[in-house]
Amino acid sequence: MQSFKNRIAEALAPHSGLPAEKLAAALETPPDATMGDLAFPCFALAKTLRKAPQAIAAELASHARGLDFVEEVTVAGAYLNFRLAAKAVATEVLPRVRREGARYGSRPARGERIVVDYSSPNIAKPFSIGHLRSTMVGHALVEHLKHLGWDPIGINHLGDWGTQFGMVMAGFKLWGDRPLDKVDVRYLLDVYVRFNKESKGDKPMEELAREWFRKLEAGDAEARQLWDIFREVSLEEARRIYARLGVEFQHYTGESFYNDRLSDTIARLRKAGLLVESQGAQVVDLEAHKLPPCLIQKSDGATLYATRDLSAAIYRMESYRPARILYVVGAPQKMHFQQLFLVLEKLEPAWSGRFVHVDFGHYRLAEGKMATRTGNVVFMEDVLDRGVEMARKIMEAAERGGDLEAGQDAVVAEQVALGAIIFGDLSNDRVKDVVFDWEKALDFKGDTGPYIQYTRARIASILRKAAAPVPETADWSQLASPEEKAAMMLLLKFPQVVEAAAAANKPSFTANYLLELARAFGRFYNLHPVLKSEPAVRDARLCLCDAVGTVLELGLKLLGIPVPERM
RNA sequence: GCGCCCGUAGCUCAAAGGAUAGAGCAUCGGUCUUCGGAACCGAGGAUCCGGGUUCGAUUCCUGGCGGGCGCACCA
Repeated sequence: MQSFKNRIAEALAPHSGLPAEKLAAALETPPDATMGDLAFPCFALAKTLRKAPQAIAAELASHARGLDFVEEVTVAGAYLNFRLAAKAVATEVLPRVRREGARYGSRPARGERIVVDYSSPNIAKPFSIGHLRSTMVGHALVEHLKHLGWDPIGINHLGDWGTQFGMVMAGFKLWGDRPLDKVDVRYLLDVYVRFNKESKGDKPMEELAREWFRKLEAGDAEARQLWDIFREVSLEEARRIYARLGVEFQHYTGESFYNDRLSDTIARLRKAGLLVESQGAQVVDLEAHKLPPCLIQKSDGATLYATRDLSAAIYRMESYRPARILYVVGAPQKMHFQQLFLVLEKLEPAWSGRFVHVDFGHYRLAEGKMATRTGNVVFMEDVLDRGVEMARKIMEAAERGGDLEAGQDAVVAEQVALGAIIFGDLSNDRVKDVVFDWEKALDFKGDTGPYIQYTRARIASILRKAAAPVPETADWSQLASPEEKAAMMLLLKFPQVVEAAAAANKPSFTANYLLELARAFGRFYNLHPVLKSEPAVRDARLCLCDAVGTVLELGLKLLGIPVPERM
């Protein structure tokens, strides 16, 4: 795409009074392919050239007609529209996708790291659907960054410290009726929920929880033992889910990891003259930024969330030397990160601008807010299991007559369920809240992950039936239909979509692009036979199928969605 | 009360400041002698309300209204 844009821009530049780079950037896609494939709006030139934009368009048209890859230049009002020759588009994109394969749209290694802090569940509670967004947005960003030449470091900043552990410990001591080796995370949840219910408004009980947490921080042997076990059983479930989701982390350095660095962090803040005492607590004043102070140390001497996050940020900056740290954490913590980043920048001005809060809206339930405390929560594992069940039913109903390989049903059902769940999550703009709906989360028709997987599987099927390898090249002039060209134009667009998704930290760009591409392919193959066409056409179409299949597969992988060969 | 985010079709969502605001679900109708119907085609149906900036605003600014979230010893 860029090469077409550049060549058009160079042809127009001498007559427009603008440098070619600016012109290339201004080229856009017309709303309807019947108008053309690229458009140049002339409004911006009206001032400098002191002419009506329509007149400018008409004049520029004559200078653009000599380009061999442009089939037609039309003037539509102030727009200059270019219809690209389908053959030129095919020649540009199909060999390239063929050659580059899974590297299509990638960038060479930059030798620079980016830390991505994502998923980071509070453990001692089961993994809920609420953790899905951070997990999958973070994972997709890691994959995007990798594709674009960065060296991402995925860190799971487990919430494995804090008062919620105090509550579970206190509750367990009060009512625990299971031996420690029989404890699992659902059992811990019951304890946690009961403790929350009974301690509400009950000062002595609240104090009991704080007391247990204090013991833990002080290194009390019993507290430590309980914490170890509770942490491990929680992590067990999380690992099971990550394995199913196909998510891996370089590091599982949770909050507890930073315990022995907290005093250093506080000393460092003090040395930098940032700490002041306020109402008995140690804080960094942020009045100048119109923010409440950042609490570093409570009046009883205990540390806080911010202290651990500061320690973590310092540790990461100094041990990984990343260009950036991305925090994929929900929007409700926006202010916390504003405070955190300001404190870090005061501490080390050179770090300024290197911290990014990739915030996202939360899952809500139709019945109201999701909260583990009240038990009003949807568990991730239940969503996955029900998804698999539904995928199975659809597979049975489809009676695809032995197309699936024996014994693959379970694998494919899992892959398709993941396709539905992950895509459903990633296709929405992350900043928006989403109301969790079973039917929507497990939808397999229309704008869904399974639709894209299905399109990809159909392509794989065509290529299998071709019974011979996809030809290296073909007569590209055979790909002349609007449907074929539309698909190729989308293929051409893929690299810039991935770039935009990474730049905005929005995998939803890639997700929505894949829908477009799958739909474009659907139109093509419903109208134009591949295998039954005469050889020259058949070869060219096979190449197109192959290229679309490659890009769909690549895109799904960037989103962390499995790619079944058959379904 | 103050601050941040979000208001697009009946529902769930798209839309790099650009042309006639796109999809899916649902509804109605068609493809049905298929390279796999989890598909394809068609129909109806929408930018919360006022100002402003701009040649041009769903997009940027501003004032309302509605919803969500957050406002120091939780994370």
